[in-house]
Amino acid sequence: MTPPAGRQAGRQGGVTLAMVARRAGVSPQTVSNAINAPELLRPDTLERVQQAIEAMGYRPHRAAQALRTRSSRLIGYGIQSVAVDRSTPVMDRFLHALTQTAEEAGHRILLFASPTGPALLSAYQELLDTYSVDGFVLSDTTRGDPRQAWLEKHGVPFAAFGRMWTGRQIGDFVDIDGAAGIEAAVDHLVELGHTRIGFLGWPRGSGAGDDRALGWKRAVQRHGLPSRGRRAESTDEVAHAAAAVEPLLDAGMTAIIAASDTLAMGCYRALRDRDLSPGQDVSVVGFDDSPAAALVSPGLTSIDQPMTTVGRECVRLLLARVADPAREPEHVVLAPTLVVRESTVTPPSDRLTP
Amino acid sequence: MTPPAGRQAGRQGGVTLAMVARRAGVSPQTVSNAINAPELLRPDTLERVQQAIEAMGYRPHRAAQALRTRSSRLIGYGIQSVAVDRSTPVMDRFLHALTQTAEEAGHRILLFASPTGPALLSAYQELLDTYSVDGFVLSDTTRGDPRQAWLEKHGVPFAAFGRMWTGRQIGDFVDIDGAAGIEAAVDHLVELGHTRIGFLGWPRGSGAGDDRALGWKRAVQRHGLPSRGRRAESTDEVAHAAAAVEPLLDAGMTAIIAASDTLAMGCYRALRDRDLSPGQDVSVVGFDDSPAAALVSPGLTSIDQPMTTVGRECVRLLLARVADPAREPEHVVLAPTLVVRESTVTPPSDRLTP
DNA sequence: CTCAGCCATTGGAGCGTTCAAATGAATGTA
DNA sequence: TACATTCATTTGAACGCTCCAATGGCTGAG
Repeated sequence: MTPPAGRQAGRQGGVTLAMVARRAGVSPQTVSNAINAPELLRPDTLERVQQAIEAMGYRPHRAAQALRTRSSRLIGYGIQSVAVDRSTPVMDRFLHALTQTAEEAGHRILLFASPTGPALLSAYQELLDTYSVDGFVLSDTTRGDPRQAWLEKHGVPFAAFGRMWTGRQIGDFVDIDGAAGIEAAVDHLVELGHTRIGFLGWPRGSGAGDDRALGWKRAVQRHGLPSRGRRAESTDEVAHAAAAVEPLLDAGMTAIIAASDTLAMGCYRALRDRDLSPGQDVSVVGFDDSPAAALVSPGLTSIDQPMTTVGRECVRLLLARVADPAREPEHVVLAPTLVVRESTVTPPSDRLTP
Repeated sequence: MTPPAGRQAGRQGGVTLAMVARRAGVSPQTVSNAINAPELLRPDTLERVQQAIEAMGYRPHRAAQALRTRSSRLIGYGIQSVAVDRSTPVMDRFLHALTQTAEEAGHRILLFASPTGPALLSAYQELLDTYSVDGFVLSDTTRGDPRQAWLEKHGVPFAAFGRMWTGRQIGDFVDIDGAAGIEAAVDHLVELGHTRIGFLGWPRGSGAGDDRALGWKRAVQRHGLPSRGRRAESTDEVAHAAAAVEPLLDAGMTAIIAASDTLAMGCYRALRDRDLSPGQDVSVVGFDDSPAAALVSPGLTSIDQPMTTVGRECVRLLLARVADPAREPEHVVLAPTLVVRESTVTPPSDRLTP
């Protein structure tokens, strides 16, 4: 395994197809075929060409390929301009999976700052025009997000992380079954002996948030537990959450399921303000399994979203569509898993007194 | 402000230089000049060409430009293959700043999975060969990191986030004055009345970690406070940190400064295990100002690294070097800022009893 | 022995841009 | 009037690759 000889790593350098062809004693086109359609070559020719490629450390020049084929093997991904802190803590895992998977398929991720407002779509337009990206991965999709419709209308392949919560589905998407995650949390709490389980969610209107609330409602009803008036709402800030959870605590809930880890931290705060201990006095469950969940004490039981799988699937769906624009849209819904830590225990009343 | 007419957003489409030229009644080269060297054109011609460009929604095709000029206006950034959780929580701000700043300068960020081990450098090589990236931004630099030397040797522009802690500096870098941040934390604690301030750091050997420890030592000595034997070490895990901080608590420290927020969370845990309250009984300071710092209760006083500025500066340094490969290396060291929350208060002994 | 049919390989053109050099018009100078 | 000088613009080629159509050698059928 010696490093390719005759290869200058420097800025200009450039072993071209033609150079390899000369060395292998074939035409440039044959070298091209050796790479893109090896089955066309006679075995011995293929062998000879491959050796020349190896020996010279040849690598096709993407710009030239892109110019000719109009495909850059680039996948565009727009990161939010203003940090929407909602699910940020786990997005790096997503981005990493995107990069990794794309790479394994010979593609790369091109980042751009996804603007807000009217400039949004023109940013996608620009990437198509200038970099001829093969497609896009969307995330942080919102209700009434204009991107899917625009991309479909223009025949641009894309895969979204997040289903459309309104109207018909457009295109391929990967999403997480938030409702199922919350249901699993309710089951876990019921198993521990809880019968008064409250839910602290986001204000109505966000697709994912409403889905999580629905999961809670379904599960408590399935267990024959009270659900009316046991739901609080708060934006994603600790202080607001702490205030919003008050009525639930007043109502004697022994466990709170929050729609995010941030909201769960609000529960922690509210409990401490009442001189109660999270876990010990009232069980708490979060959502996201962000790094903070493992850090706090008591460790926060939380619902882990399989972000790595989500990223991988997004790339898979996207590349499948690039390969076959006419294929049926594919929807992947993944189940999250409950990560149990110290914040969920048997309710005080069930415990044996020492 | 009507949208450009005659422009098909679709996949194939493509207003070319030649089309614009025909419409404006000039040669393609003149259109090229209108964009790249407008001072060469007569004002009236320039005006005419610009109108044609605008009207047709023309955008230069990067692949063609790259083929001709050998510059893709792409900046490579390798994200860690295995998540090094050390500073991950704040890296998204860095990446965002990178993207934003690059974009303002007409460049884009190309992601790749930075491998570990021997394959590391060949990944950089590949990006040069195939995508002809203009340069790289490095992060998570380690002691004896081979990348800087390799890139310099091959004349590839780069800017690193993190100085080299060993041997001579190679190339441009941006870094954070960790020692100064810790010193500010010590000053803050002294001002509150603390005299026994311990330090919980990482094992010796990491450049940034040792720098932070040095800042603590310098500051406590400057204030004439004891420093011997008041330093604990731990890898970046909560459980380890909780164990490592024990001797400091046994020694009667009234405040602990940790080299990371994760370590600080370990302090929280150790304190709670002793039925003590963070802040109330022992003040705690973290480093990073990760999202978790604001979430926990009591809120963790932490040292905020100006990641947005770091990212912006990295791009600035890189592009300056691309423009002038011969310029003197530039080093930017930024001061972090202390974000005071509820975890740092006057020590118990100084407080008036109710 | 000829020729259709097949296979592996080659030649030529062109993707959209910019570089280097050439053109032609307008101006200034002898 | 002739000729050098400047300026604005054009011409032709080339970057590295792949598409498309064409070539020539070989096989087997008539």
